[in-house]
Amino acid sequence: MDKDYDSPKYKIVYNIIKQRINDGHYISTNNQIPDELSLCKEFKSSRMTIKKALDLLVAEGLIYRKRGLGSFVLYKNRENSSVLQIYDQELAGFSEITDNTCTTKVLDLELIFADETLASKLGVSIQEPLYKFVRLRSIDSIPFSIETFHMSTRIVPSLNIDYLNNSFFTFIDQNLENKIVSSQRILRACISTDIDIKYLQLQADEPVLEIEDTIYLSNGSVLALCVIHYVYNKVEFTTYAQRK
Amino acid sequence: MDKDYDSPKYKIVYNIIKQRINDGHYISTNNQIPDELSLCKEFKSSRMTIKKALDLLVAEGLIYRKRGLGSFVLYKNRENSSVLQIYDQELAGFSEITDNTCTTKVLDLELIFADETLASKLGVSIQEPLYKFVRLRSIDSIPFSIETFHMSTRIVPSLNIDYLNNSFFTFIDQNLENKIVSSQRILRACISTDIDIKYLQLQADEPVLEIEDTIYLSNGSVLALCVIHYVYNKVEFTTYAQRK
DNA sequence: CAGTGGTCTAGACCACTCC
DNA sequence: GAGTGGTCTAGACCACTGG
Repeated sequence: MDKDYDSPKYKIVYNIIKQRINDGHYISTNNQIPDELSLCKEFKSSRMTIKKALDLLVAEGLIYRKRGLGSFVLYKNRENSSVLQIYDQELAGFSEITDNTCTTKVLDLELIFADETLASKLGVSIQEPLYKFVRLRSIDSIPFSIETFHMSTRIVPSLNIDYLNNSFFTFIDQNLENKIVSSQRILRACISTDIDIKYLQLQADEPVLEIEDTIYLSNGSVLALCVIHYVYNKVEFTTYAQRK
Repeated sequence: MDKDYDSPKYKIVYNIIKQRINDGHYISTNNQIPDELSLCKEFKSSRMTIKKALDLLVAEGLIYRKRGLGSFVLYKNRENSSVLQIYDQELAGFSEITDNTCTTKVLDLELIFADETLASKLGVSIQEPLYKFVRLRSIDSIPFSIETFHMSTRIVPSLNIDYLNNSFFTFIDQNLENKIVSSQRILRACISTDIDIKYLQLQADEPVLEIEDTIYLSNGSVLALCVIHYVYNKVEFTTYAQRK
């Protein structure tokens, strides 16, 4: 079993400073964060540790740093809160990204044989048995997305429909040796399928945002392939990139 | 002026190992990469440096590492090469992400006053003068995307239309004190506008993939806001996320 | 147990910015 | 020149994996 020893010092420092940023703590200093040596003293740690903490904030786009000058908070605009935000960096399942009432309805659960495409994407053999299941997710009773999963039966020998009614990811995380560690996502805009139109209550000309999610476990294998169709005007996907 | 001293040792090691991965160098060892101490010897460097190099590969999703076991290449499927791939981590302009013949046509260049929304997104005052320009981009003469830029006139006091016909980003990088360092992107699926339909030669029910790009400079200010509408079936946006 | 990666230290030298 | 962040070292201890 992997243990959850998730509090190395640099993460603690990272979380504290992140909290301070969110609290507006550095507005009074013109958005400038204390220099590394000061932070070393405050947190009784070496420069490398402080730097590792701040590097996480840089990667998130919360701060930027400039040699010879200092480190500064980058306050960005968060608008449009009528639309659900999906963040690139969050692997969280659906239920964790909204406070509202979220319901899940399983539309389909069946067994199929892997065709060539699925076998390749899942890293299994052609003809290997797979679960296929489809879930309709709603917020405040308004349909929001349709998720189609494909997963080898080797991962979970017997899949109960009850597990699918709540957070599938929580179920996986609690019941598998290997944990979910990463996810590769491909985003596209798509014309709605008949199923989308029916269950997401769309007009014919209304598109969906498709996210094809390949979910990896800590042993490097693929847990599942998950294709999600979101109602186009109910969701935004946010990401942040830096020059390397 | 920022200097381009872009070859710290960890980046050199990163590039070499990345090349080896792409060359299939580690297939013969069951996808396993040599352990850190071996790499330290090979590259005559400390463990921290090697680790920093490998951490870049982890962040890209090219390898995964497991304590007690080792580091392993994660070979992923790249399919569908008929569709242009946009990678999350690349800040590159359009012309750098395809080998094909790419042309640019400036559809519009005008001066406008910043309204409240634009002022907020660009971090400028309301009523500040802005450039607005629109470019149609094509690959092999087939329309591909429409880009709409908004940028303060303070950034570039006089903007020549000639700069817009080629790589705008190259122009900026070569002529500004501050360089482009990062970009925040919001992705959505959208119903096509009349302009999209006209210039991208779409049918009425064909959507676009919208990317709203806020481009940051090394001094933390916003260079420009760039909204791109891509033909829905000609582009995919790929990203990789890890649990922290 | 030996081998692996994860974290951390206490320094060092360097490049850049501003005065 | 003083202050900042960027890189790098040579070690150290720890947690996890597999035999």
